[in-house]
Amino acid sequence: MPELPEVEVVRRGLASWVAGRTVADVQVLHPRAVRRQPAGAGDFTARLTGTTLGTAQRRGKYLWVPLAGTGTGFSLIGHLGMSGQLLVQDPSVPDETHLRVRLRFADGGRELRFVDQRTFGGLAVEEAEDGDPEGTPVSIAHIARDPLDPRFDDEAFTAALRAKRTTVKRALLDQTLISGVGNIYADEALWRTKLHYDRPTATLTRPQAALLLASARDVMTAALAVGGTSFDSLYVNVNGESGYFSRDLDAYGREHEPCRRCGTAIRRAAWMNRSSYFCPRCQRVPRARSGG
DNA sequence: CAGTGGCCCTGTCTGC
DNA sequence: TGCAGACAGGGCCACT
Repeated sequence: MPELPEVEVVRRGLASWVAGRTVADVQVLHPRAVRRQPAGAGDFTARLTGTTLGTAQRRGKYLWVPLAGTGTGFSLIGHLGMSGQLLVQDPSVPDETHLRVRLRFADGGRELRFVDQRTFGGLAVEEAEDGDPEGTPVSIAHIARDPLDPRFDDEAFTAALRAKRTTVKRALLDQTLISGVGNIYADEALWRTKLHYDRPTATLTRPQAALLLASARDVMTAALAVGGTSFDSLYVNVNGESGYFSRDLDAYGREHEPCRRCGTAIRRAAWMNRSSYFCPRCQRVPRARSGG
C-alpha cells in the first residue's frame, strides 16, 4: 500500500537507476495499465520510444520522469495504486506474473518493469502544465503539495482544514488539501494527535490542526528513514526489497493489540468501505452532531 | 460549489 | 474440496 514514504523510496530508486538512459523499446502487456493515455497504448509506446529519461519527481503519491530527446515538456507519469511496483530488473529475470509494462533501454542494461496485481495504478506520457517551472504534468496539477515538500504551506493547510465542513480523516485523505497521506499514515497521525477519525474538522483548535500536520510529517519522515512500510511482498523498492516501518506502526493493523500509550486494546472500525484503527481511550468519539 | 459515496480490480483468507 | 464472500483501498466521477 504505497503512500508518500514508499513512493519516495521508489522515486529515489528511479533517480539512481534510470535517469539519463534512453528508451529503446516499450511493451504494454495490459491495456488497463495505460488507461490514462487518451490515445491508447500505441500512442504511449510511440511517445516514449527514443526519449531519454530525466530525474524522477514526486508529488504526493504520483511520480513523473521528465522526457528529453523528442521535444520538451513531456513526462512519463505514474501512480502505483494499491499494488503497483516499478522494478529495475536484469533482462534475464523471468517476467513477473503481473507484469504490465516493460521499458528496455538502448544501453542493454537492466530494464524498467511496471508490475501491478490489482491494476489500480498506471502509467502515461503527458505534457507539463503550461508555464510550470517544475514541469508538473497537467493531470496532477490539482494535487496538493505534500508535507515533505519544502514549499508546503503549513498555515494555509491548517486554515483550510479548519474551514472544511467534513471529518478529519476524510480531510487527511483529500489529495487536493494535502497529498501523500493514505489510510495507514492517516491512522498513525490521528493516533499521535489523539484525535478520533470522525472528529469534525471545524471543531479542531489551531494547535490541534498544527499538531496533526506535524504528526503526519513526523510519521512519514520516520517511515521514509527505514525504507517505508510493507506487510508483504506487494510493496517493494525498485530492487524488490521491503521496508521495515510496519513494526513501528502504533495503530494501523493492530486490532486487539494494546495501545502503546495507555494499554487499551486498539479497535478496528469499518469506515468508508475500508478500516480505521484507533485507540478507543486516547481517541474519543466526538459528540454527536446534528445534521450532516 | 462542496461534500458524499459507488466503483474499479484481483489475490488471499475465512467460513460453511 | 469447493465455493462464496469479505477484505485490501486510491482516485475518479456522478450525484446531491
